[in-house]
Amino acid sequence: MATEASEPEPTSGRTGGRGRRATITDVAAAAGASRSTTSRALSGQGYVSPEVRDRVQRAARSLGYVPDALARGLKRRSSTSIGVLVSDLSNVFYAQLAAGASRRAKELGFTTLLADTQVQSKEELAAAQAFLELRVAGVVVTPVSARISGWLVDHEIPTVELDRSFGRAGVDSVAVDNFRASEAATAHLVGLGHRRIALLIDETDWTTGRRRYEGYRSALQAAGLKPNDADVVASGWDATAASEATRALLRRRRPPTAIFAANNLLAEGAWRAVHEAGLRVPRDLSLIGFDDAPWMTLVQPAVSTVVQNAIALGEAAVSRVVHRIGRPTEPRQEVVLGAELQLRGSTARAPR
Amino acid sequence: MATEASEPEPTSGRTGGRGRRATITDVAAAAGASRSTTSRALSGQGYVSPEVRDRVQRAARSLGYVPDALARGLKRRSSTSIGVLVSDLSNVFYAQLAAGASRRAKELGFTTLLADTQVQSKEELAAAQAFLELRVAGVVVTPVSARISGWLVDHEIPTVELDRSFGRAGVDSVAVDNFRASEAATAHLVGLGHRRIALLIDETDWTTGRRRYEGYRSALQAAGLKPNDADVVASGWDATAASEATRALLRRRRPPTAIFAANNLLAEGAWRAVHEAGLRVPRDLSLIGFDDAPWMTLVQPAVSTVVQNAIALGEAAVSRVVHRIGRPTEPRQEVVLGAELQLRGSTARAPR
DNA sequence: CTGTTAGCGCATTCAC
DNA sequence: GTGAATGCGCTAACAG
Repeated sequence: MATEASEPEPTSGRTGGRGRRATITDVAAAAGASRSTTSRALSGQGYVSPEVRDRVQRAARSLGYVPDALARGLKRRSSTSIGVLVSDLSNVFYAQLAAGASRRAKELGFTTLLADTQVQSKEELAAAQAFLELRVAGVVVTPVSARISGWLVDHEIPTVELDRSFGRAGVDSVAVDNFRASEAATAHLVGLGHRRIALLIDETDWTTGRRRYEGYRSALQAAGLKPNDADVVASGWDATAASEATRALLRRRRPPTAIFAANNLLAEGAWRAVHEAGLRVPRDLSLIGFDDAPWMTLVQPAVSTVVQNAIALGEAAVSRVVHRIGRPTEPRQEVVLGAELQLRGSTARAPR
Repeated sequence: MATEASEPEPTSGRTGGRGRRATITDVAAAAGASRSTTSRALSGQGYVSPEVRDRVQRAARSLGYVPDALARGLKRRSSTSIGVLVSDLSNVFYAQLAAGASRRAKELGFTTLLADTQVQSKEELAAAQAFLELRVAGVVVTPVSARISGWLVDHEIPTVELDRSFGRAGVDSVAVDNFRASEAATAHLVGLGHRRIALLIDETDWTTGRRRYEGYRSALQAAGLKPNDADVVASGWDATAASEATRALLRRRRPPTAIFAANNLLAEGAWRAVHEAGLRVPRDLSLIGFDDAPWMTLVQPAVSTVVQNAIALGEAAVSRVVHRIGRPTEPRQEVVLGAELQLRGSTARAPR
């Protein structure tokens, strides 16, 4: 009975005798101390003699005591969990964001609540509400609705927008410089002599999509070319739709000589369509993507793309939101990470 | 003042006046009702007159009241969140599991707590502990340590093992039939005349890895071939290591004519090495994988593989754990989903 | 149908 | 150094 296991012994129904979990009161009784002393001994906050501390800890261990974070949070009026709202876990990019966020949260001593909003603003709001009810310490969100972050901030939840940013006051953001990255990708194509460059993009109205669109236009204009909106196809976050759009592009009388697919799913769709059409990349058509994904270096030729470090983005967002906690009035801060144009084999000089 | 906004008004410091959030007491006061009546009106549990209900709801809305799930859980001694522990969110397969789990949890009215254990048993235990402290209603885990599920069950947390199963009493499991799937993949290769078939696998000692290994052996034996453990390479969950292992395989005096890579990362590593070596698939070498991933249908030829529906697996796991809640004594149940051998172009008759 | 009372598990004054 | 008392926000008896 004197031995100390390194974990709560699992054998008997010790966790409170069928159904009831051990509470701090049980521990106190077992250790022959008061609840408050026990609390101090366990949390390390406040004075307690070494012997008592020892007795208490042993008792806790042998009872399989696990503190109740809900009760603690209720009492302390503080929380140690962070809500992370991502658009689509099935997409590598978002999965990596979540992985980075989760990792950093753990490093900082927080637990991650994750929700996949399936790119639906309704789901997004529902998840945010659930987080708020759970009294998370902060939220990281890749917003699909413009209103979500404001809603959170109005409820005094420290919030950071990740990947997309609607720029509301009080809401920090973490993203790459989409304008410049997009501009660089387009400029690369222009430099290779391409004149008809199609842009495949999810949408062109808000934040990230908007900036990539503007970067594209800027690069064209800088080269004295006239941007033509007929070359811009907004096909959402869907590889299948992107394939369809690409096929339509290729059927044109004067098809583009290069395609810039502004996210990984669109690049995937474009790649499939281009191959089905029997075109050779980059001889017949140049392709450049956005985001990195395993397949981009597995196919032949490898796909040139704008690489953003999704893990680092997720980490930065959590760091930022944790920094924000308790500093509600600090001015909005935009964290901009680098994105790198990674040239591989899928771009070449324009034909003819 | 009579209008009802469809959301809590964001404009003023209504959420409790700088710092203090509105509580049910505030709502009660504003509505001129008692706390219990207010509680009933808000939760829909118990009797309350329509007019009072209305008044309360209006008051709640205008105060931006959001119930505190922690306090409610404390009182009700129940929780509405589910913990999901996955090995590696960066891996499509696990990301899909998480996506499916998250989706189903939401459908069933639960919030998902997600943790990425980074395939480390230490992280896994820490995350499980955090979940327990948060008093989750149940846990879904892709266990890396054999002890984790037992630990959870000993703490009376309904638990289901996903993808891997250590088969402990009281722990349900959800997975595909790895033995049969692996056997089928290997048999396919054997049927094509291959005699030297290498198995690239994470490990061969436990559960999933073990069964895939056994399925492989079984198929060889059924064909009268003698399994040779020199053809079995355990290289963990790491594409780079798999590449290295594949290179070593190919350098042999009598290299294999086919490789069965028993998970998506290993298949990726093998593919890279095979291509670097200048080999043509499937003419020089047949390759078959496990798990599906976007790249497998993007490369040329597409990679034949055992497809498991990861989303469905995640969904099933959550359904199962929810079913378990409140039924601690029900016998252990194994849920086995189908896995399908998807033949694409990466396998062909053995050379010579 | 509504209000009063009590207590979930914990941390924190404040005496002793 | 330790313990008794109090209350976080909420819901569930139980009376009225």
